[in-house]
Amino acid sequence: MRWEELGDQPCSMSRTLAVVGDRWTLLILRDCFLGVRRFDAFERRIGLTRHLLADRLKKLVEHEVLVKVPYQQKPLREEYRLTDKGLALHPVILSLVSWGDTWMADERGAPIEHYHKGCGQRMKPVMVCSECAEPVGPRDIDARPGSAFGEEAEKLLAG
Amino acid sequence: MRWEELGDQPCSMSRTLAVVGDRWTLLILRDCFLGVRRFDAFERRIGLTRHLLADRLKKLVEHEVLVKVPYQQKPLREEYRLTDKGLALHPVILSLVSWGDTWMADERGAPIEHYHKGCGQRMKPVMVCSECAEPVGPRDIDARPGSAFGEEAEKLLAG
DNA sequence: ATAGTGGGTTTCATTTTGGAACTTGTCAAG
DNA sequence: CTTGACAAGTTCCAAAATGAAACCCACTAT
Repeated sequence: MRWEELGDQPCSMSRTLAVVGDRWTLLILRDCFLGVRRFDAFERRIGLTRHLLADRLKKLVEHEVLVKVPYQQKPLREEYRLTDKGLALHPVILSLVSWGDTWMADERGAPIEHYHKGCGQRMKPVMVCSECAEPVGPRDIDARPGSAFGEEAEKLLAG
Repeated sequence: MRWEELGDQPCSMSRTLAVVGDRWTLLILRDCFLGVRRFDAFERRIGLTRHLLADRLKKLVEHEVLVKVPYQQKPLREEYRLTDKGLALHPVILSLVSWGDTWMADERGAPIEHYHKGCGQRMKPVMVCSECAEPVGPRDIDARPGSAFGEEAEKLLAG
């Protein structure tokens, strides 16, 4: 299967990965959430080639995860900002960072510490159920094919 | 920057992506959480080449995200199972799927619906603060360099 | 004896990346 | 008025990763 075909799969994960399933794309998004907005800032911070950076930013704009907003005329300069669709990726970034903090840290601990502005404490993100607010683990979820997907989705669940 | 250098960065996100930041790897993990364990099952379901599947599984085993467990002798056959480190990736998978459900669905809605076994209701995962249990959004978090990282991490936060 | 299954490895053409230099429009300094 | 710098790319080419298909090995079932 090729990269472009991924987005056509009847699977939300494949469709998401068709947009952000790339190491550079996710690093770009991490920086977006830290407030980075300009081409050369991404380049310096992430250390990827201009070539790929231009390509990834273009794709993110096409998928409406980022928007280009002019910040000066003469010469025209534009910066990249997260859209609502992009902001909604926050849990993805947070869960990736959190896993790294726990499982990939060296003896010095986490490189960056996260404090919750609401309560002021150092926090870790926790996944809970939208309905009952209890934490959800791998065994707590029952996955069923969506009603509008017949055998197409059954296949996705058949081991 | 090359793929292997990613894991040496003083950033939890980079380190996580060095392990799972690959479209195939994440699709393999999605299937692991759905109970898939065997080489040929991954191959059929995901549609990637045996070549890459073997490579990605090997890397996941090296990083202790999966373990090989024999399920028969004569001839020896082994299956791949999530370790605790692997199970801890559940929030990552869940948040990717959830984003796809919301932002990449077609007119038929989500391909797979998730029900919380605890309360029986159809649910979405929500990220909350481990300390005060309030939902956390992009603006609710204050990122500070870890105490053991001096200027190395300051750089990561400087726009 | 032949075919099938599970879990790979090898080979080779095609794509994708990485690295570095080049472009365009504009300002500011000498 | 020439030179340099900055921001945001684009172009070119060699090196690395990927995709497709064939091959291999140890068994089992027909």
